[in-house]
Amino acid sequence: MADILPKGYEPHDVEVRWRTHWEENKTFSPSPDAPGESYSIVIPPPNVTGALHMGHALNLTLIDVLCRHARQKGKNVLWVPGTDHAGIATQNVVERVLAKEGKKRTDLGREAFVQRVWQWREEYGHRILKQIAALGASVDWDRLRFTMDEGLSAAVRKVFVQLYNEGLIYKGDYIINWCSRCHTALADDEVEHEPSKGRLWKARYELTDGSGTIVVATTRPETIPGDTAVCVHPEDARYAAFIGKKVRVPVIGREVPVIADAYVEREFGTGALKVTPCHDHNDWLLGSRHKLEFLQVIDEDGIMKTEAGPYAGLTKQECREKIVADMEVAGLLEGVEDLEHAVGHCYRCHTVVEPHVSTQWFVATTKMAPAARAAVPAATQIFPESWLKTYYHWLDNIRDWCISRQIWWGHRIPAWTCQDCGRLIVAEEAPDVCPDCGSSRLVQDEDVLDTWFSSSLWPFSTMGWPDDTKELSRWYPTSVLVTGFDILFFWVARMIMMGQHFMKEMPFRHVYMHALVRDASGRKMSKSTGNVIDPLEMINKYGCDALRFTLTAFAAMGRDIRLSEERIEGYRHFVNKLWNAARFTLMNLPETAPQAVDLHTIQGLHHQWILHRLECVKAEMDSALDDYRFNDAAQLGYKFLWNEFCDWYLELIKPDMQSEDVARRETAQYVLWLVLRELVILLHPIMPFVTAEIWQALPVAQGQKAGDLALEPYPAARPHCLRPDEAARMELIQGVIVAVRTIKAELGISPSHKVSLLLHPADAAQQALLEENRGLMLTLARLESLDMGMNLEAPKASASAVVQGCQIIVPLRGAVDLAGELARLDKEMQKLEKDLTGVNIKLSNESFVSRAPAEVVERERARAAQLADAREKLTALRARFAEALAEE
RNA sequence: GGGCAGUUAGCUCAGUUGGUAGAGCACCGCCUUCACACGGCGGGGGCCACAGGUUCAAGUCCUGUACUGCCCACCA
Repeated sequence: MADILPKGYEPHDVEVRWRTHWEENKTFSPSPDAPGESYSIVIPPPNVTGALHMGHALNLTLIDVLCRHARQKGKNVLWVPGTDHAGIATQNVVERVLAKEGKKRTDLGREAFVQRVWQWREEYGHRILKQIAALGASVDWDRLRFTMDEGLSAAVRKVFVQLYNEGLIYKGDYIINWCSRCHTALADDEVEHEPSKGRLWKARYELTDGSGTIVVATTRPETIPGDTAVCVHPEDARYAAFIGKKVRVPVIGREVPVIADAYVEREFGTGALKVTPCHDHNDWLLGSRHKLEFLQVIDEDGIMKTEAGPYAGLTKQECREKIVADMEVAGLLEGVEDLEHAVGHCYRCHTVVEPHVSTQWFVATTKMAPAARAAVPAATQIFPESWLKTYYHWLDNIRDWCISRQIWWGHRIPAWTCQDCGRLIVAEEAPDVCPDCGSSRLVQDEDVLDTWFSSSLWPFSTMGWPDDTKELSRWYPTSVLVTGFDILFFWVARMIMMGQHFMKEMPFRHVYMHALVRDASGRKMSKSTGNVIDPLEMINKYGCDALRFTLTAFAAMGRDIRLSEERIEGYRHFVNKLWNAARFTLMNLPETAPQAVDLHTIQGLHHQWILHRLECVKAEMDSALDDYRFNDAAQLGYKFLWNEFCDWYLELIKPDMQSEDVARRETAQYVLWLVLRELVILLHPIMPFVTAEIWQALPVAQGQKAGDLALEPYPAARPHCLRPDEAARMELIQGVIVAVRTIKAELGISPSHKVSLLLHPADAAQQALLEENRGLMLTLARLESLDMGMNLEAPKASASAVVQGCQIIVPLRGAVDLAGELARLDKEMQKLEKDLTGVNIKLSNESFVSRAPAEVVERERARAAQLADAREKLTALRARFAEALAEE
């Protein structure tokens, strides 16, 4: 007998051992020269500052399932790991650390601060990597990358310079989103709009010619000093006479024109709009369209500038209060009402974002969008498809991408300005002198690039671009990008643009967008709400495989995941079930692998059945993973292991294992060994640790050593094992067993109490089948005796059932509740009657019989016949039983 | 305002081309059966949100309604 595993699966030691084994053996570091079709995935790089959360856990699990499966299929698999420097997020974290020391970043100065961030990264950057490893991710640690490492930084500079030279990067004064807390510009999609309660003030703008007033509605009175026009709809009769005239800005007194633009919504507010081009995105457009004056009155710290006249020096909030009060005194305030409207917040620190005009760098994504649009789904497919529309919509409405950030942590923009002649130099390396005037007084641009700029190069920069590396030719483009839909725009769309532009090829063939992980009541998990389920804690409590299986089983396409701890606990039971199935197997196998049996000629319905089922599951699981139907794959494994292999097969072979007949025992041992082996391979991508451990314990041929399951190929198909007819016959045996069990349970007979069973088969063929498999029924139904025949003399006082036309008769002896059996039969017959009526209605429907496919009609006819037969037999059995009752 | 999902057993969710409604957990019985009580066996529980339509046949396809959630958006 082989080594016996511990009774309960204890994940921790097993996980540590295998993780170490895989790392030390570089099992997942592929050679570009190795054979096999290329398969590659780049990790969505987590923030260096980050800690692993459930979103990562889901993402990494799914990618790992794909990678391990691809390896099994003989592909040459590269999974590139790495982290993102996460500009604003990381800078904020380190600033908070400094704040605890009572310092600000400006106290340190730029260089010292950046040093400090690097130092911080040295200390804490490993945490997230360890956590990725803890999840069992089969990444190639030799190819670990960081968005700010030397190679990637060089790639960033090269891309920047080339795009600049091609006119796809430009610098200019535009209105952007400004976070006064982070003190930087933000891209459009870094602003989160949230409904907030605000107020709508109505201010009077008097016409300079005294011919009247226009009342204007605003939510931001503090911008009044920056007004350079009032705008109405060109067809609005109320204001037609005012167009072209001038009005006086309240309190300020400055004269501004009344202009007309169809953009104005006549129904909203008063139908008149004040235009502040420097402090509102729409007004910026209006200002450009109508060539208005651009007057900036709020600075980047949220303080009113000198241009704000009497309000200079006040904060935005102070200015708002004062200007409202002043208008009231001046009688220029018409009213105030409450208003619910969307206000933009910084996605990193949640401060209200201020539209702000400043000099920034932009990528002309408006020019790159059409190609990115056209390539999907032609060159790259998105799963689930429903995201396609969203992708198109975003590209169709895209604006140029503001890439400069006024922070210190990140890739510094490779642009220098000559202090003497003003020449702007954009170059990959710092120039020594100005090419125009020869001056060496060159000053580099203070800004750094948006984090997503370097992320957008990730699929090729991690593989060594711009160098012509083996990795690039072997593994670019990548096979699939797996990520949450929340970064479709931030990341996926931009990677597509950059990949197309620089590699002339899409960066991935497929995009699989998975759901967001939410808590049990559907809320987004977040630290502040305190509803976070920590993956590492779950791994500690239930084991990594249980967590991974849970996430895989939940990952149905296009749906959010509501995770609860109970569910993980539930799947821990599944892991344990597998473990114990393996223990049973080991207890019943010899030291070395059992002698092979010819599966073409193998006898024994139960063997034929389980081999048949195994073939089905192999094929189905394979195609489920090919289609990214992760939940189906998990479900298939679950059901096969538990409901077929454990519940039936292991029970069915117990008598074989006790048998004196050596051939019979050895056949069972071989099939058992083979099915468990392959099942363990199938489950390995989802549950790598427990399966690797079991694999290693399974006996192998004399003189051989158990290998590493991670290197084991997917089991080849065995078409000759597909035996649908035998599998169907198995259902009769199972039906008989279940019927006896049900009778026992419902009549209060102890399951372990052995009863006699009489079978009255439907025909001779059935009788032969039953006779052949009497052993199976004897054990699983726990029978004392089993008699069968067409002319059996059954005692009247018997419980009965009908399965596939076979009458099942269990003579009742002793203190059995006879009335209970009558009730049970009645219930059974009621159900039969209901089904039969349903089928008959269908069959008596002329158009069904004539229009439905013949095979469907045939199936219904057969079913009707069977139901009628069962009813007839049960009626007779019930009548006999009633007689017995009466005789009592 | 536009777009996209979801609405199936008490709870969380499956349900691949339309063809007899499923799982896990929870619940109710019975069981110390020699792999597993993280277990076994059996059972109860559903007008598949609502209203129409297509079809011999609809949880599944179409239209509309309601509610929930998400994304996008330049109504101040």
